[in-house]
Amino acid sequence: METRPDTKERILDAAELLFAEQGFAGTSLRAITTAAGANLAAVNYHFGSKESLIDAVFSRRLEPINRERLEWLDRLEAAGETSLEELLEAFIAPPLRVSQDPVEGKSLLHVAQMIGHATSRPDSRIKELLMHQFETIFERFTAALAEQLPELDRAELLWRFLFMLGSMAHTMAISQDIKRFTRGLCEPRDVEGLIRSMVPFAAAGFRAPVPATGGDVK
Amino acid sequence: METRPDTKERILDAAELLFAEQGFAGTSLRAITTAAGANLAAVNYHFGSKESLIDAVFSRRLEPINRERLEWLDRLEAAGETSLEELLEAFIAPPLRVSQDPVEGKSLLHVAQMIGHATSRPDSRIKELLMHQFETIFERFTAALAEQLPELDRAELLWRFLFMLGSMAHTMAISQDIKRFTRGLCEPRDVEGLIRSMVPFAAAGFRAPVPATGGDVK
DNA sequence: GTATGATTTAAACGAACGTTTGAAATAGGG
DNA sequence: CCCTATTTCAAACGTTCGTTTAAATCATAC
Repeated sequence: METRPDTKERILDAAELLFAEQGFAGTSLRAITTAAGANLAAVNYHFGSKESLIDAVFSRRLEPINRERLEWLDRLEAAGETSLEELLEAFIAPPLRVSQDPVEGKSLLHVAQMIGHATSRPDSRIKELLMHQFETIFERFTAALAEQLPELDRAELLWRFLFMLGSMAHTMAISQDIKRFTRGLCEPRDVEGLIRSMVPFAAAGFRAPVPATGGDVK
Repeated sequence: METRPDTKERILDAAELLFAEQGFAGTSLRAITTAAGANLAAVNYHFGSKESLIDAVFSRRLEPINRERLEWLDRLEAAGETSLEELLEAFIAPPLRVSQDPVEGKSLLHVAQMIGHATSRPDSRIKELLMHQFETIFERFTAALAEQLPELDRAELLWRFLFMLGSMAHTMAISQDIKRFTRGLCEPRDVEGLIRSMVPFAAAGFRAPVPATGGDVK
């Protein structure tokens, strides 16, 4: 009869929201357990430590995201002919779509916000976790992109991949504040609209001609 | 005879480095004053509080950066004919170049890293400061960009501006870790190389055709 | 019903934090 | 040299943090 999620999940939900809003160092276990309606000691009982809780919050979301990315990529490669735009959508869409709450019907972007924050965190532990979760994704997608862009220098492709990651992370992190940022000129957009904007932007960037002046050569 | 900078400046230097490396919440006043060779109370004596110190660290760097951006833009507009690439370089280059230490000859990217971190911080105070410092810049550059891209929907242009900001912030924040991130495939680049890569990428993104499906309309 | 394991609870711990204090040290002008 | 204002210093303040503890409560199977 108890439809309320168990303590462990309520803590994960509350932590995810608060981490997104106030960062990791800025969110205390007391704030999390209070919001979750749980006792302070519950975090250390269920997760062992605050750091392990952070890991758990990320893993819960990143695993499905990255699984969907790989499945999507598998489908594209199995279908044979594909395009740069399709590849980019397979990479960009899952982390944005996952933050749409199908139950409450609202797209709060908590997850995307949290990921956006984390990718530019100085905290080495979180960075390690993200990089580890990212290894396979990185290999598969850069290889697929290289195949679509055979004339593009490999190092240049990786840098452009980083540029795109930045666009994603930053947009996810502050898209909620877009109205204030643009002084009312821009309204927050739904996830699908964001995807439809970001994919062509990134695709054009990847296709840009390599700068004339030599690369890293001294 | 005393060539050593005074306490106030030594604190700003130490804080800037530590903020870049460990974030704001992760850097204690004790760590800063120890690194600066100053007494713990010096921060509160010279700046009033930790938050005011953060403000001071940012203002010291952002003011020259934004001044240079505007002067560059003034020059471009005074010269009459200009290009999208020149506009973007005027916006992208200053924050990257400012982190090159002309004295020690090394490009440590501390400033860029710190700015990169801050732009995606949840901390509202820092966000406010950044936005306030950014108001004029935002107006001038979006207007100039709109003139170069008359066929581009205004809202779409602003979103692409945000995408570019993300590329910059993210790249500045993690470009030091690029080697580990790409598993040795990419070496860290000098500031000029980054600019030569980022400008064409962003320019192509801005010039991308608007997605066929309607924008924000329901 | 009772025994057993899992979970929750209130309370406290030590450590680290930002800040404050009042005295000591320093520097510059008369 | 002395006076004054500025700066530095060691020490302590109160608060908050993550973590731990041991008892209380709950759930489940026998």
